[in-house]
Amino acid sequence: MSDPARTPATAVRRAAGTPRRPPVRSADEAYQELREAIHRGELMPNERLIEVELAARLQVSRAVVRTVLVRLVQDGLVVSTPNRGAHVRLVTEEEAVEILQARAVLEALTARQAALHATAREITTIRRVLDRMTQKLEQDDLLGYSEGNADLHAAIIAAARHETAARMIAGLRAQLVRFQYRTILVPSRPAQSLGEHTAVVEAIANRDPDAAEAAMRRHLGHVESTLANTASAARRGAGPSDGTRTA
Amino acid sequence: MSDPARTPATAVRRAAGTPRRPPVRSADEAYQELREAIHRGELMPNERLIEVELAARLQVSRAVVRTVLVRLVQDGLVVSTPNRGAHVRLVTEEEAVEILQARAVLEALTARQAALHATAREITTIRRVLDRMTQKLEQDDLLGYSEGNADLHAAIIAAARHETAARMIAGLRAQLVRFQYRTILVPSRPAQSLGEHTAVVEAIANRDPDAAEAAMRRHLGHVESTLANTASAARRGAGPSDGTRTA
DNA sequence: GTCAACACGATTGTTGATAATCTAGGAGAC
DNA sequence: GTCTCCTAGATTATCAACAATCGTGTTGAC
Repeated sequence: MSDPARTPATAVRRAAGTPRRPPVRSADEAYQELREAIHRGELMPNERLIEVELAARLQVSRAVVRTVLVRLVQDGLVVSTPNRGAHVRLVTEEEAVEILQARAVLEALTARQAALHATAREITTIRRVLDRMTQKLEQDDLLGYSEGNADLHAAIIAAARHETAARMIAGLRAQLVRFQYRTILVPSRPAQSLGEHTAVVEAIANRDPDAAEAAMRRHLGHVESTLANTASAARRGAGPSDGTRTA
Repeated sequence: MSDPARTPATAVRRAAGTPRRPPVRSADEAYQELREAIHRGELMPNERLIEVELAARLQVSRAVVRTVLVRLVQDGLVVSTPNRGAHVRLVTEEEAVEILQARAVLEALTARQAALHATAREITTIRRVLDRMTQKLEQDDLLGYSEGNADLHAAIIAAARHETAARMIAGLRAQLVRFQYRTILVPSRPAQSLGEHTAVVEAIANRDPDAAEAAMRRHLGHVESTLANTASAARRGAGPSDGTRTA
């Protein structure tokens, strides 16, 4: 049944405990990898995704690439036309606004649920994250502030215990990573943003779901209008701004 | 490679514009078919989905089945554990409530957008659907009322011109078809429902986005509490109610 | 009698090859 | 010179076979 002295590919079997990079990538790893490659901008929008190239790049079979592409299509990061292959989806500014609007109502829902269901421990965590954001802002550490921003939203979502909303928000965020660093660069934004976040946290701590929801919607509504402004400004000015990466 | 004498490839003539249906089932058709099979309840929750069986049933290859399953997993209708296969996802009552909550805020967003962007023609259409629902209710035609209900929500979503929200709502609705006919069976529900719908339509016609959003949230909030009540009641009473199909 | 190790059957994951389809480039007619 | 038809290359979609993995039933020891 088994001829062990064949197929040199099997020589690189599982190295279970060793933390070295895996010689052959799994399907799920390939998915993560390609997803992050799109986020990093290594694959430009409207660029064709040729299956054999991706297979060589990710060191997996073409069937795996195909599976990964299906998942990315369902995520909205890739579009696929029959018999003509897949390409990276270009998220227009109008679409970014739509995504942000959808995110706003869903995150407002999580803020409401957090106000209803958060434990005392979770509220403490949320407060701590907010304090850290305040410090970062006083130090003019915009990058640190941005990270704290993401942490705060994540902490609120965790406290909400709303799997459905959490999953959808994650999917939406994945679609507009390219835009997420624009708003923070607007000079007056961070200070305003901190006030909005503080209102959300206070409402959650006070167990006031209506106020928490309203505060979160106000916050993301401001992000939306800021994005719309910078987008229309960027349209008049220079081209696409890929230089606003995080590192 | 090819013999230049006579190539049967010339028999292939392009039928560019004609949308002919292929005699063998394509991947996309198989996806639709399996999806509807789950909705019809032919595949029970927690039932294992064995690839070869599905391949035989849908008359496609196993590779196609695999692609279809990936899409269904991403849709949230199927869960897949590595090396252990896929099975139909069981949507618990708590999850149904979550889904309805998410749908509520998203549909409220579409109601708001519809109030902002709907054309006069679209408002006329929406009004007509509402009138038809009123008639159906006077005739005690609950099934017709339910269909009108779906039509009304669809018309509002179309008028909103919000692709992102529309896509997400469609995904959410697909996950709880099994629950959607429960609420209409509660005696006092339809009359109350009609009033809620009327409020939504009036707000849209009046170009009042805040009122439209609030009315839609009120409506779906009531659906949610009704569902929660019938769910807890059903838990005490009989088992799962699959007999409430649309026929 | 109970528990653990083992082997078998069933099912999934992967690979390579084959057929169907689309895009691009060139030959020929007008 | 330009347009149309056709051929060739490239790419996707599908299929059938192979390898790896998991669950289950059985055997054996204590």
